[in-house]
Amino acid sequence: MPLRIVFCGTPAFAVPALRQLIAQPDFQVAGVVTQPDRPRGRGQETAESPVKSAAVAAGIDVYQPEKIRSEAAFEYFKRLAPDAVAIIAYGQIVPPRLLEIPRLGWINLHASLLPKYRGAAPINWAIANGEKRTGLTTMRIDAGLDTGPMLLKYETDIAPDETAPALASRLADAGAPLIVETLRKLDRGEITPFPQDNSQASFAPPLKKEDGRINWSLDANAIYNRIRGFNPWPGAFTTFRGKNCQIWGKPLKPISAGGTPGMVLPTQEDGLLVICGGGTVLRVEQVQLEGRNRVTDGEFMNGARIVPGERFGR
RNA sequence: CGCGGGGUGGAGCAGCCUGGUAGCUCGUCGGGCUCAUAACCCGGAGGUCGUCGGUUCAAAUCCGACCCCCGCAA
Repeated sequence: MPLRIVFCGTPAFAVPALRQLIAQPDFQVAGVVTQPDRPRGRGQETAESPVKSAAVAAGIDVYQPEKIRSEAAFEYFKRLAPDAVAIIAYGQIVPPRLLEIPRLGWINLHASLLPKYRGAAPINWAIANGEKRTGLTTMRIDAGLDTGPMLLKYETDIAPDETAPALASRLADAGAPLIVETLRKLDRGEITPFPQDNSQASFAPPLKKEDGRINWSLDANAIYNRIRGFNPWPGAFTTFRGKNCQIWGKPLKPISAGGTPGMVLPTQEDGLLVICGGGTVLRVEQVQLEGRNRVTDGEFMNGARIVPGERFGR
């Protein structure tokens, strides 16, 4: 008798887990719930979620409720009667009465070492804050936001130059077997849920466009962390001659320089060097002006004709 | 019909509003200088100005359509 699963998820991060669950002979994915197709991107064309694409490709029925707290959604879960619901980056808060339906509960794969980085963007904030280590936690959803009792964990180092998409990809791959193992052991009664220590909790709220605006008075390293963590959206942006401007770069090793944060260093032989907080220097490697393609610092300097004392951020 | 910006020698840009000479930085080729050099000096090659059509004596520049790229927004 296979374990009957309903899968809830939306972005690419959830796809490896969905695929892995589908592949297990002792699991049956009875249905997939994901966010409705919505107009997005330039031109506002409606697009389906990566999870939907994966589900359709596997021939599994997809349910896309506008609100999971609706009566219809309640009926859906009642009817499918899953043993467990696997929920990964779904995007909506699940009301308590739905949580009670499956006997093993709603099992969430969260991309942080809970109780750290509860919330929607744990990977991004972990990198942006300069964390050296992170991981995954499986837990049973309760009424709170990522506050449920923990089941299994996976830990990993964050590489010094790792970006959010790279880490997300690694964690998504590592999470697939982890959630399978969690569900299997839970079914066999081999896991004892472990409560989170709320006093140690921190939050990783959804990213906003403004989070990506560069504060040049921050240390170059801090700016670098945000460049990595907020990639690809909202990225790290500033302004240049009144236009929005996305930048990528790395902190320069030891040197320190005086000057106003955001100012371009006069010596341009080593590339585009910008003064940050505390005299630290960021080596800007790529620049993208609005309406323009992304270019290297050399190309940017050739085209922009930067004058001494010119500043980013205005 | 979501809003907006852009497509100009190999690269990145200016020129377009105020039609009429193809500009700048880099690269490239040749020469010079130098112990030497990615440095410096001199000289050269290289462009259907995204595509199609329109207006005009004349279009990179004004008008229309289309293709491609990008920012915002979601």
